[in-house]
Amino acid sequence: MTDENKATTTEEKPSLNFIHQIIEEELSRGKNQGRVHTRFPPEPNGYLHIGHAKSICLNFGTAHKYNGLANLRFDDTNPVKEDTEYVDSIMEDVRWLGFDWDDRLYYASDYFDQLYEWAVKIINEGHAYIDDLNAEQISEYRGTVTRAGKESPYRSRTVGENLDLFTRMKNGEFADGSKVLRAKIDMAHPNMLMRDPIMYRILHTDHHRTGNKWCIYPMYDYAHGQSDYLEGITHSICTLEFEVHRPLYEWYLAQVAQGDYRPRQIEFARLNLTYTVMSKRKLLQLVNEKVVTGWDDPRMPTICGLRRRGYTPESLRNFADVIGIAKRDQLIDVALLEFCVREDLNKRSNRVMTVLNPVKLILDNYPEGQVEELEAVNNPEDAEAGFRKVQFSKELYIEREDFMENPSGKFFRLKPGGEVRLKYGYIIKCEDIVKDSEGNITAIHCTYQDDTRSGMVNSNKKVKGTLHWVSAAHAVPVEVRLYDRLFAVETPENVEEGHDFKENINPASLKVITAYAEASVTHAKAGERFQFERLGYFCVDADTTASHIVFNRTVALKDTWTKSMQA
RNA sequence: UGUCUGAUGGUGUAAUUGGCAACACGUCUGAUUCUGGAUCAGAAGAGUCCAGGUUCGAGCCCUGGUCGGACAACCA
Repeated sequence: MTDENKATTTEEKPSLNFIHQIIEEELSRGKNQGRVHTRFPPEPNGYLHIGHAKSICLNFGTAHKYNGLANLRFDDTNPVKEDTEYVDSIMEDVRWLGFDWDDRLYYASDYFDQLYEWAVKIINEGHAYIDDLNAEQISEYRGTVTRAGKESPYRSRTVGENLDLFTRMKNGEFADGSKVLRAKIDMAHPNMLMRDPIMYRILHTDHHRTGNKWCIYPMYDYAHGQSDYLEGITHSICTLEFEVHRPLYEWYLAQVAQGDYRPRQIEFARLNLTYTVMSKRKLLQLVNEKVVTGWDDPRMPTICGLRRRGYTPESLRNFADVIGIAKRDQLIDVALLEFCVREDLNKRSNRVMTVLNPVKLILDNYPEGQVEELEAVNNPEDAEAGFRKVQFSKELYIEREDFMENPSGKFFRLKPGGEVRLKYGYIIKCEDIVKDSEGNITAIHCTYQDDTRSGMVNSNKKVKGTLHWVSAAHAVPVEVRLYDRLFAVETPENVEEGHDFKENINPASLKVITAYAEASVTHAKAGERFQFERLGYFCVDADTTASHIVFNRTVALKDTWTKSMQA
């Protein structure tokens, strides 16, 4: 921003979210020498979803805003759940969203040696011990939220004994689950997480990066804060459910940190969206049970799903910006997400005419065999987008819903005796309709006025409606996948006892049809986005082949007409 | 019967740190339009969870409640 601009916008208040307020307050005190360093720390055990997008935008966006850095760090401390497949998809998604970690790609597993050393140090200082209790007993000894726990009989082992046992744990002498390393804090602590939390467990499982080097793996709480510390993270931003973990985060840091520097954990509310589910477990269930076709099914709230659906990174970033950051539980109306894509796509996508549900329309007075090439505007919102030709002829298809035999009220599309404009073409008048034996309309006969074509003298004539259309002989059949919300209710996870969230699936979340598109789409490439005039935004799916084009509906156009009809 | 935490129009976020609640989406009008889209103009909608208190003045401060969320994986 130039100084001039600054002068004219002094009226605008900064309006910072609470995290940025904290940062600015710290910056003004000179904390961390003015350094801001964040990180996005996914566990590579699933695909990223739009909730992660919020976090990615926050972390990378915050670093950018304060001239700082943001790391990408895989929190890979549990080899039984993690896989490189997820590592790859996560990197792809973060990049696609428009963020870059430069050379700062890290893995918690990079720190396993350091973490082990620190564990030894903590044992040496008498703050950790090896426990032989099994999982069930540990849970029992931990007490409940309202009742204090009791100490393990192994809690008083000597430092030497603990050291010896820990070494042997590392060396693989013990079976999975037979021993754990626990921090010695306080079994009566009001915060359950402080009741001697487990630091290391035995897992004879190969790790996607360290192979079989380790058979003991650190737990999240122990690994996370130390990783932040090692990377020089200043602000460790995470979601609200980790609020209770903060004392432990700080306790571990206190065991190893030297000097003044400490990363600071700050929690914000995770994103919830209406008409979808966001939990990794439920998303995985939808994939495994084949409710959807995969993680990138366009109905999924995953980043790859939204990408395939036709969402743009810009629209997702803008969405993240608009929903804000706060600490109270957030349930965002999916309509806001839809608004964000439409807003972006309206400006950038070329228009094309496609008829989804065709009915034949015959121009009785149009010369047999004549074909006109009409000039069509590619994008009225973008003068640079140019023009294209669309073929016009005697026999056309229009949308079945654009004709009504006995319209009521303010229907201003085609009706018997009525006039409408065919976009870029002529004004036509409905003369007759043909029906089959069951009463279905099979053809609509019209006449056209030859001096009303767009640009001609009489083209200014007022008609109430303009319809999109396609020349029957020139149109290309295309597969169109009409996607709708995956769930039929706002909060699908709210189910009565004994019921499953999948009962709330929207049975009409996908409708596959064959539509007729204007010939100009013939060479459309996968990923290309269009607006089908008067219908919505569509993008070319990856399933497209040279002879078979597949479109996904990203989102329908705002439709005040059918909305008013439904009311 | 614990600890942590939150509460502002239908939804989400803000309020220059105590000065009579703003912005976006949604909703509703009207204008305009060769997309019932877009655009433009306007409107309705909260008196800030409740009750006290401090103050000339409270969404912001204090006290006490109420309601919601998170936490009892060898998950993250």
